[in-house]
Amino acid sequence: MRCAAPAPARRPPRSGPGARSHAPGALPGAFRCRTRRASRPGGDEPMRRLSNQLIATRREPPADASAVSHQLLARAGMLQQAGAGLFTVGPLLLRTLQRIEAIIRDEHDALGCQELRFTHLQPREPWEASGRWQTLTEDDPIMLRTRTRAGAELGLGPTHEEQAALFAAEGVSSHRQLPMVLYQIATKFRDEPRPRSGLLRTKEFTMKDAYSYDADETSAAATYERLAGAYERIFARAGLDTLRADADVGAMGGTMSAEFLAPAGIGEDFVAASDAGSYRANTEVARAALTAPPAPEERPMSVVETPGATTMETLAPFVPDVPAERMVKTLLYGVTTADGGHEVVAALCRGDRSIDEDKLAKATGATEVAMADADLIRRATHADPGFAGPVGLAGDVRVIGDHAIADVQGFVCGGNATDTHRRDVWWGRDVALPELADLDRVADGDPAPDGGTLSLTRAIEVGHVFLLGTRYSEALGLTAAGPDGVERPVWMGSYGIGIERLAAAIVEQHHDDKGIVWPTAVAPHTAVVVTVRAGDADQDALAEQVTGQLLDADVDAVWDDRDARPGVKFADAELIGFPWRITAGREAAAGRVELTWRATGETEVVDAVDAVSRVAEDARRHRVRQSPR
RNA sequence: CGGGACGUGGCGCAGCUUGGUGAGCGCGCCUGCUUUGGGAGCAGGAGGUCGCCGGUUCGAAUCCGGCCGUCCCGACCA
Repeated sequence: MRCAAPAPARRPPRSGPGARSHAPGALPGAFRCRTRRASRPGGDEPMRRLSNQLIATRREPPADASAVSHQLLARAGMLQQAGAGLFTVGPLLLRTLQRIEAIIRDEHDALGCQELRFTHLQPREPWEASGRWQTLTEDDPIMLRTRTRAGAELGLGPTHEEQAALFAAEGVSSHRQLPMVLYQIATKFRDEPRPRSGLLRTKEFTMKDAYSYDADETSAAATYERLAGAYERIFARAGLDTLRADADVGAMGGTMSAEFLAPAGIGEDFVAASDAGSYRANTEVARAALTAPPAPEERPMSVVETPGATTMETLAPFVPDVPAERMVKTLLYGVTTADGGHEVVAALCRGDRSIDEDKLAKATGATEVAMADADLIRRATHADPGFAGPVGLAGDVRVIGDHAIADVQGFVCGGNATDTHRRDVWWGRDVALPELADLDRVADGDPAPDGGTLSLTRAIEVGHVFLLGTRYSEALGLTAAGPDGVERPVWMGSYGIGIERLAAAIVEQHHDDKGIVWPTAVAPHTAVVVTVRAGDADQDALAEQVTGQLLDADVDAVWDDRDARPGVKFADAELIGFPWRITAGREAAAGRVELTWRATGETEVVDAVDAVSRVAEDARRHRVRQSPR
């Protein structure tokens, strides 16, 4: 059966930023015509109707969805779990991902970056050359592997620095070809030990990864900044609130790194941000600005009897003239090193501070740190727990202190004998200043380096930029001749954005008790036109007209012509989160519709033409080249 | 990988402690009639190897063992 359709009229060719590159493939008539269908008035495309689409909303989320974003996306039918950390992206969610990708392309292309595509399957050899095969397959086996029938080993790309260096090595020979940025938007595979929170942490995900190439460090730093600037614009355009923060360079190796963190209750990271505005860092690397306590008059070191004083609070009365800033805490840890060995580490910090175990692990090169148990403490300190100090520790204990302890003199510390402490201890005079590192755990209210006060916020990492230096270019032979004719390794940078995670973060930030509230720029459709009562001639005619006008105005609109009760259609529209709802109801015969803004629920009754122009104006502000339509 | 929990029609759950009585409830789905501005009502109907394998038993969704899968909390990342 074929549906009656007006004779196709030629649409004028389109041009400009919103141009459509092709008409969507039409489905076989029998399928498409499941319900009534009309072609676009004056157009040659089938009208987009929800009655022709799979809308699989449900009241309840699947039992194993705990993250709000996972629950809502699943309830909206935009998502289906295929396995642990594996998700099928439904048609509506795919549109959102494509919009995000369009914004990313737009910002990258504006900087002159070039898009390309690396292979997913990568031979072992380049990974060997960069020294990462062992790291990524054994130490932290995040790379999935396979073998060809001939026996060649392949890794399923978790990232592409090696390939990026190799690709450029073939074409780049002179500094005159630089700076240059290549990027791709493609699937990454990571054998995550523990997928989590729906789309926030998966084994397979889409990533935009970019690689920058510069002749020297100065130029590389400038490129890095330009990309970081693009990242801020990308997230802002996508409607996501993010903070740029100093970050850990981590396993990637490099010299500078920043993360883009989207504040959200479910985030796995904490940003320490200063209220003075110029300092922001992931707590993994954040530093509080600690002022050195004034040194007291120099006196010889002495022992104080401190029965039962195993905590700062109980110790204070025994040394009433010494503030906590002038004490040195000694905490003992059992540490497992990368090679599988074990050592005992004494971590020192100021009495008023505490140790960040992540920082300690990093500083000691440990894969695991655990507070020492009582037996271990007795062996290391010859005392009961609570009386450890740097003076007279067992010889096999590695001592490492936070930077701040170097500024403390004439301090109080544990006596390494039960019920005793030492006071008036001076570095250099009574005990050698140990190895120093950043071990300090920052907390809400700490003084910030820029003079403000730090506060901690939970956040989702949606982007990460690294200035890599020459590690990969040296390993893989990527060099460029300088103006002096001498070949030098190219400076590289690496820049990633997790696409699905970004979408999930947007949902985490933009939802209410009814469902998702997509920002216009990334909504699967900008507007839904709802007929209150399918089959009502006035409503159908008006809805069809309005939908057509919206499409003609380059607004991504869809008509909910399903023969369902209005409550169902309203609830679905709110759950899926279309920014605008245009309702053709009681006043349809008079050419008036209700215009509802999803974010606030605000509704006005307006003439249909006014509704169209209002929505078109919002769409125009958020339009991106190459957006899906 | 350590710790905790779960697996019963498409989805959410009860039943299991104390083995046996027609495997049940809500949502969804199908048919018919009525209804039509906030997830309709009535009537009828379809749909389940109770994750898998093995054991105990006259008899197992239920007890025991193993395996698989999934989620949550901890060590990692976009």
